[in-house]
Amino acid sequence: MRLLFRAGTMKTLRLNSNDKAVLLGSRFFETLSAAASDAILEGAVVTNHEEHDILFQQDEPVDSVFCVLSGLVRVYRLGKDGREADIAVFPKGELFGENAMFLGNRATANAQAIGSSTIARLDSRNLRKLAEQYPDIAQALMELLCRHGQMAEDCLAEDRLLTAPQRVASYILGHCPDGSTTFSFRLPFQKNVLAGKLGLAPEALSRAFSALRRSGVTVKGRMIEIHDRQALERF
Amino acid sequence: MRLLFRAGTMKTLRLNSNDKAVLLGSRFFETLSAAASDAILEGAVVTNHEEHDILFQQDEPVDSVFCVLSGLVRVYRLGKDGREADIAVFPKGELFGENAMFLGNRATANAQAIGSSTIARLDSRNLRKLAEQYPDIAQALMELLCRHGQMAEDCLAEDRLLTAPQRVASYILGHCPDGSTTFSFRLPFQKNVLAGKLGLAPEALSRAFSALRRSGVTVKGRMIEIHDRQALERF
DNA sequence: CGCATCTTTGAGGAGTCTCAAGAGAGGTGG
DNA sequence: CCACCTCTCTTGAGACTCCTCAAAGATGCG
Repeated sequence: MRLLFRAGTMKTLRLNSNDKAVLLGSRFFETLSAAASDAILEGAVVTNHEEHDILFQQDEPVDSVFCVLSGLVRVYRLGKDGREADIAVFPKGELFGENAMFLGNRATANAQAIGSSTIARLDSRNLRKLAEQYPDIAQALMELLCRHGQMAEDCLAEDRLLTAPQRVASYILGHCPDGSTTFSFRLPFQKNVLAGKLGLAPEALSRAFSALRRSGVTVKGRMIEIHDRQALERF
Repeated sequence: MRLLFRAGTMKTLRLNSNDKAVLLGSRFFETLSAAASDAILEGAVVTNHEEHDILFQQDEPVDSVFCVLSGLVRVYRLGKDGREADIAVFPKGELFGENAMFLGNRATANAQAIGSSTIARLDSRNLRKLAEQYPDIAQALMELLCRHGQMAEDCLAEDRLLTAPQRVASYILGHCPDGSTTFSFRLPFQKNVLAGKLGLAPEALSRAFSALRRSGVTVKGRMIEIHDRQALERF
């Protein structure tokens, strides 16, 4: 298992047509003109990563914006004692690492592949230049930054206002369509990862699921079933 | 004491020359051309607020970006039980409320004046239009969004990695110039407010100061003295 | 000086973490 | 198809942190 990846260490590839399709289908690109998209993807490269590969590390120089083409990426910070705090988890189709672009090309957190993943890199200097040229690129970047800021604020508020079972209930409700009273879905990752995302120890997540069982939530492996949406909302 | 302010309820004024100076001296405007700044300030208005005035509330429509001209503003979210979680505290010269601009003009949090405050409002539709026209405005907006996102991520990471005394130590160190080993400064607000900003109950902040006393921190009213920077960093 | 507000201190309790061990799931090879 | 192994997840027990409530002590303002 390769624990650390550094620029230059790894084989970089050109985008294939599937990679391009994922990028163009992502939220960031959906509002862009073909010309703008092409200009961004010009010179983009792809790397493949195994589980636990480090994509970048806090305070190191970073000259790309990243996009998950397949797999999953965890962004986190390290405490002095080596403990890790997750900032966000990005699934396929999400851009991340754009902050460094505005902060002297230094990463403010670490990023790690969860499971084997394919990652696209867009040259951030190029992107900045294009943002001056195409207002819709600037607009898309602002919306990206806003969404990511919002995600962090949501997490912060939830951490401060909700208990562990309430945070888990909130996560489940976020995957539940509005109208339905009963619903089921599959977790997109291991419980381990969910625990980190919610700022919990794995044991605490497990106990939270136990507590929610009494409110009509059934958990089997990665399958979650909700039998009574109302009860969950009141939790 | 007026607890709630709503658009239209309050007397709005034009910017006076001092207001303009504060705005132009703020971080947001420092990189802008005079033409761009003038275009933004065209049509800006000012309102005066007493302590605890609400500037906007979650999910309500907001069509301005705000700037603190004097005083202090607290941005927070409400839990179902009425408890409040601070997202950020903005001092004089800081813009806030820019998120609503990218999210359908709906506020994602509440904002409240701490102490009597003067607030400028910049029309957000105007700002958006200008961002398409002036690349440096778009750039400044991106940097603003990035800084605010970063602030939230910093808070989140600190909440998850540090104990109460460690968070207080980190706050103090953030006000301490790099070279010095001994230092003192005055809190820019009541301890109450600091507690909220750090995600602590006021009692917990008090106890954290007690704990830090053993590491060479003296607290008298709002004055903080650090006698041994190293000890604080190790805490 | 007196009152209101802010801050500190104490005691008890809720919530979450850590460590340790047991149960379950998934994969591999016989 | 089963036995075995590994990895993940769950459960239990104890410790620790922080919150809440209550009361006493500062602080500041009129």
